[in-house]
Amino acid sequence: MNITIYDVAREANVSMATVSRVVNKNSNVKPSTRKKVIEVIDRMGYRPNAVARGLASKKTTTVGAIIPDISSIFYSELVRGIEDIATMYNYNIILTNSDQNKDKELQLINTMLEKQVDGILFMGRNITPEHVEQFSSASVPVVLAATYDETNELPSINIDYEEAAYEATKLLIMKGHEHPAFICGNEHLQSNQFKYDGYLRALTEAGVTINDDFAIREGYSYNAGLEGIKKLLSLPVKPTAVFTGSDEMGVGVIHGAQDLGYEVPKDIEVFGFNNTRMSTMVRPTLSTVIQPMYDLGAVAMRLLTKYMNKEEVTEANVILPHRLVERGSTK
Amino acid sequence: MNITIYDVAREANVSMATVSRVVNKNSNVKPSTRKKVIEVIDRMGYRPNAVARGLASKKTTTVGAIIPDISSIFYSELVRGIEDIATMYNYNIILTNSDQNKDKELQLINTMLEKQVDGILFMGRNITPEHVEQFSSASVPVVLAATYDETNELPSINIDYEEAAYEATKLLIMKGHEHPAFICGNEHLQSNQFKYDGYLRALTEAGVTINDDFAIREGYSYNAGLEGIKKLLSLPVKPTAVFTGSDEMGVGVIHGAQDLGYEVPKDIEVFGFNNTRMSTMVRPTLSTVIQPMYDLGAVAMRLLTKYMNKEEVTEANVILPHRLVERGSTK
DNA sequence: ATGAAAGCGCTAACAA
DNA sequence: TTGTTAGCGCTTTCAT
Repeated sequence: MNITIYDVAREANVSMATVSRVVNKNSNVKPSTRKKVIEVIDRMGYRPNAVARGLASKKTTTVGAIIPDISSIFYSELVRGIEDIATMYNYNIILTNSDQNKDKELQLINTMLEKQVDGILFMGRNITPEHVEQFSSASVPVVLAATYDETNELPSINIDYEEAAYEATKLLIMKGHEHPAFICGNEHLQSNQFKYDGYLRALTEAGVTINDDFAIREGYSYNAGLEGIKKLLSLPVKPTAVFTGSDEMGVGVIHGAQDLGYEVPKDIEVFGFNNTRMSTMVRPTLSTVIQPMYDLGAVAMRLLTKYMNKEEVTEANVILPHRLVERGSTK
Repeated sequence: MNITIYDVAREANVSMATVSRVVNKNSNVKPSTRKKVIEVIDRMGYRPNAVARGLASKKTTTVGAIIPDISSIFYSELVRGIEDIATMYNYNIILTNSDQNKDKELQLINTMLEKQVDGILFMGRNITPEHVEQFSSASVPVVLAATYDETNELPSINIDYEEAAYEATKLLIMKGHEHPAFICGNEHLQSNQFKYDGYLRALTEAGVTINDDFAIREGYSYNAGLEGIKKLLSLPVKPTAVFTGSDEMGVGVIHGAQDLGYEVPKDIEVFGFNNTRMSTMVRPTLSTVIQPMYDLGAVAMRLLTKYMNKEEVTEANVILPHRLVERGSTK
């Protein structure tokens, strides 16, 4: 049997209420009794039972994080941001992978709620009314990170993907490429759609006639980049620059082009997205859009603490800044 | 106020014990009452409170995972293995980062225990008697993954690092390199020490006189590889092959050599470790030791479930197989 | 400053 | 098959 608060109380000749007070650093305890109680706690090796505490106080100091896939370089960095801030505010994280599966997401939200988390951090492809309904079946605060909310009802942290893609494409155009190509996942992920929108806006603004063959909208991995560029370079009219939706695809494009005997950036310039560590671990190094992944997580967690403490929140939908870095894959 | 088991019982005209039975799929319930109760549960949207359940049953169906750093490609893959098996057995994971800091590790174990986890998965540099003491201050099972236990008391999942390093080095020697070089983190991480031991064994077995300049034993990142190879190639006698302790360092070595005008594998052959996704995302692709990261996590979690269910365990210290893959960075 | 006592929502004997 | 009841270990009024 474990030591309980009751054992400590008996041993210290005080009531359990007093022990509870010293454990919770309540100031209404005479210094001498506090000292005595602490001494007994240390001696007996008393460890408060957080479950009992949670039941009595209705606070568990744990928050649920639902993410698509922790093994992705993007989300693991983001989760690190979440974790660090959570630790800072004394929360623990229950982490679950959804694989972007809606049913799984809905079910995970339910599990989190059963476990009485104090708040939920959600990352996924996009929020539907069903998600919102599931969230509101309990009254815990929810914050979205890097996730699009078509219902526009939930607090969120994002960057402006459309604008970032616009800027990257425009940069390529200004470097003299009349019609950069585009390789990115499809519109099922809202951020991909935003990227495509930004890409199109830059093209349109430059008065270019859109060539649909130049937009490859499927896949998301290194291989998608590898194959995408091969497809593009087998076209009768070949692109001279490619903007990709992720660094991984960007690296794939660089290698795919090199495998075909092209030189980067001489024959073809490449621009990535995210600024993952990988972007500097390739030759030439990859120019890319800096997306502050760690900060996305950290700010989301910070925002969640505000809601959990019922602090006032001035801005519920935060857009974090992005910026472009030019490296070896562009001239 | 939330719906409780009591509300459901009243509404369904049964006792809370009966509701508890249907929720827990106890078979001692007449089908008709079961049906009635389920109907009420659905109608009222009853959601069992896992915290109360945990207090009463002394089981939380959550396990704690302590890892060095979730943003590392190695651990995030491993955690994915843990997560998948945990989900399969209906457990949730509380994830925390220790940054290999011993005090933090000890404190995290304590937090996990306070939260009454049913088991702990620990990953770290190495286990000391203090760790063991902290673990045994409660009676929850612990399993180590990819972690060395000098006390040799805890169940663990590992691969044979010494043997793997031996094989990789030997392969390089057999390819005609008299004295391959070695770049790897230092002995503070036990697996690094094992790698070094294996490297030395292959060298010794081949009757080579050890050249200490050829073993760089610091750092762990891409940059360490980059700088390590530059140092090696500035030596009066230069190595013609390098074995590194991680793929990231291996890729760094490839790029560092290329930056200096050397060709891989013509002038210098490179062998990595881990078989992370990165090893195929470089030109030439990296030959490496396949370490089954996902499996390390999955098997560790599976083993933990056995301990938690008090099933019999035949082998508490599991060594998973490794193997070498040759790719473009070796001839 | 301290204590008594009533829950928190559930499980698990034990009875019936 | 079902119900009664006593906790699980703690927080939190309310008294004192």
